[in-house]
Amino acid sequence: MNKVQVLLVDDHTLVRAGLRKLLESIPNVEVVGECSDGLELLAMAQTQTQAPQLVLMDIAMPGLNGLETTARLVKQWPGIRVLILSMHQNKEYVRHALRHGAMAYLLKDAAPLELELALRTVLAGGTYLSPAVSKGVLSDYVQRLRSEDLDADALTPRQREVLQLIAEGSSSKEIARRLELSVKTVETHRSQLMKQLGIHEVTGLVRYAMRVGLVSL
Amino acid sequence: MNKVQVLLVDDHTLVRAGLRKLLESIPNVEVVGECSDGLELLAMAQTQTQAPQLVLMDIAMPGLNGLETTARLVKQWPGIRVLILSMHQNKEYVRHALRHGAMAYLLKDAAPLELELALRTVLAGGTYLSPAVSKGVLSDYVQRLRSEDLDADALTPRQREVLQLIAEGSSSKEIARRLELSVKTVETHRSQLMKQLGIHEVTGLVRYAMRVGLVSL
DNA sequence: GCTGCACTCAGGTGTTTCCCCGGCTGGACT
DNA sequence: AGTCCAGCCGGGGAAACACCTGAGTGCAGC
Repeated sequence: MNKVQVLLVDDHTLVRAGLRKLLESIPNVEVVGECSDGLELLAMAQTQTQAPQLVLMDIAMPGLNGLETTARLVKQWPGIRVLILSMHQNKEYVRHALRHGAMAYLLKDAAPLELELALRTVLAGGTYLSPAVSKGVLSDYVQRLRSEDLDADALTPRQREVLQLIAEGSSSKEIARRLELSVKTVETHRSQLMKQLGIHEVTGLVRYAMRVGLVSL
Repeated sequence: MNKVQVLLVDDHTLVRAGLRKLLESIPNVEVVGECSDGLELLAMAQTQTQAPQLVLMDIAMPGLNGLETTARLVKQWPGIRVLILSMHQNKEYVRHALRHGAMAYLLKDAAPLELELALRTVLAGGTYLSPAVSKGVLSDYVQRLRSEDLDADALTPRQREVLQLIAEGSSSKEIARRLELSVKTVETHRSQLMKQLGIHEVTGLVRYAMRVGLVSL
């Protein structure tokens, strides 16, 4: 029965010690090493032959922070799972972490049981976000949907139709062909849209169309 | 002690009856009426003087479906909370429901306890999504973040810089001024970007920039 | 019947993109 | 020393766009 090998990265010795205790209290988990910052971890990664399955990493660290470290680490050890530990619910942090290959984002004030849950989820190939974090993501999503058609129905059906095609990348000529209209008509709608919305570049139209949900990423 | 007044909208009599039983088993909840479709509900809304606090509404209904009904209902009774009941996890449905003013989206195969939880959440002013649904939303979000910078770092720093300004709505001339470059240089970067990314309209560039997180909504 | 509005179309003008061609630098890697 | 590539700049031309004025249709509401 193989234990899960975990590496601990945090700049505070006491915190590391505490986390180690916590991890070791979970069955089938073995802490195989500790690092006090990102550079130390990367240096170790170069010499070490066998990678741990999982790295538990703090974000705030002197030298190389947890996010950058994660990005570099997953390039060296592609199979590795990184679990980010952070004090902040800051969405930007979460984004960066996920984009750079982290599989979990855990808040430091999470319940101890959450650590085990996150660990198991990640090992099973999943992604874990602390409830407070995912709640933020969700409410963001919901909120954006809500703020939408307040102004979205300021547009006429035809305008929405044209706007959508514009945002999807069609030229006026193409739109005219698809809607069986004169190019001039399409241009009129275009101008009308810009005037009404107070937006004077196509790019702005695209962003607007996305906000109101006319087109998706 | 006032009870929470709930209105039930579903086209299947038996389902309505079942839901009524379920709701009535929750303390402080009172079912004050039933409708078998959206039109009936809206008609009732016109005559009725006092609105219930909460409407539990099926999506699939003959005549006017639950989503359309919700949209119209919240216009008539602005303060009302609508809890959508649906068989589908379809993201589009969820979007529509939320955008049209629903405060909860509950799957029909949810646990009975979830109904009560959703109800309380909504009454407290919150939004409730069935776990399966919110999980979908979340994984979508995460997935999108992940797919990002795989190709995002295919661009040079200068290209990212120019792309960002383009996506934010600047013309080549403006970009040239802000980066202290010749207009021609900016145009070169522009073309280069389009060629490399295989995107041939500004709108596509904007969407791309959003996907990779260069600009936000 | 009149008004308002969405929708349609046109002519014209100046600006901006898009795409082709070319050349020149400096740093990095081999 | 040679090569690659990011970055810089220019000319020129076809297409698309932005902004303007003006105008005709049809439908809904007062």
